Amino acid sequence: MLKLSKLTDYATVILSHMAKDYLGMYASQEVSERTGIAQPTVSKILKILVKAKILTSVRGAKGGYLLASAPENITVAMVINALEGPIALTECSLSHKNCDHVRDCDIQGNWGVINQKILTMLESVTLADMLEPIKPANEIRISASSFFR
Amino acid sequence: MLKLSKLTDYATVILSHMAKDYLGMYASQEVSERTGIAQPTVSKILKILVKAKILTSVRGAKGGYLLASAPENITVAMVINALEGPIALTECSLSHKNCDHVRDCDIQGNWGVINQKILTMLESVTLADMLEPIKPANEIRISASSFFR
DNA sequence: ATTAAATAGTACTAAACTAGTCCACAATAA
DNA sequence: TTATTGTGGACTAGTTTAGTACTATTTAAT
Repeated sequence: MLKLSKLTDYATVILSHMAKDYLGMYASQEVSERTGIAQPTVSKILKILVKAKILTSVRGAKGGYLLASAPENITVAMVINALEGPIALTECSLSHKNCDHVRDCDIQGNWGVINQKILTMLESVTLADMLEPIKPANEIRISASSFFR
Repeated sequence: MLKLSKLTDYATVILSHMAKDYLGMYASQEVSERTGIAQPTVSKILKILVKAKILTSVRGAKGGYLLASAPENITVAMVINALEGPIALTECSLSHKNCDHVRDCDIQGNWGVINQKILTMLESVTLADMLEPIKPANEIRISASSFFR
């Protein structure tokens, strides 16, 4: 299905909530209430985002989380990378070492090219972009995608 | 990790093998030997590809599998779709119905746009492209991807 | 100092998914 | 008729994911 994990999906929801007032501080409790995502899950995601330096945290009472940089500087690729690790469609895109048993594989390089294109695309979309209402033109292109039922 | 399943990876290896002589017929046994992928696994993948109309099959002795169309007309998107189902990064890209518990989700539409871009890209790469040696220019761009360690 | 509020880190469980295998059945060439 | 090859479905072991729980640490407020 080539899909993102639920946690990554949640992370973008959480971050776009926080990006609305990106200088403000948010407690995990509040984020949970505002997004409808269970508190322990929100907490887990926030911790991961701190470790990835996408958020910074303040401990103690009145503590919370805030964006480590402006929404324009946080890319979708960064978020995916934080929650799922490196973006690599195939093992080969990451390292060319482990192809023991597949003998006539002429195609790893090309997977690498495809992978790189996706990466570039995901790096070009920022949190700020995610907040903007979608363009009508794009909306039309979406519904035109009938190939994948 | 945003990765394809192993089976999808195998499928592209198998198909690119078959694409070298795309009018020829290939028994699963032979494909297994030539690719180094275990026979039952090859067999499973070939069956799936037939169901997706990417291959056609001939039963009985001297039977086998052949490409249902020229390598130029078989896209990477078709192969992924066959093995993993619809390409949809988030649930929302597929259907906007199930977002019950996430209240302030302003971003599904934008996921749809991203998804569509990836889809368009994957639809533009054919089996024929996968067989061609990669361009040196692309090779350089791959190794330049240091962001995702 | 004490308490309450908040994050940090880690471990755990249940459910879902994936890879891989196997077997009984159907079709066809020789 | 027999050997060869695909068809369809079921099954298992292993891995991954989502979600939860618990303890420790930090800090503001009193």
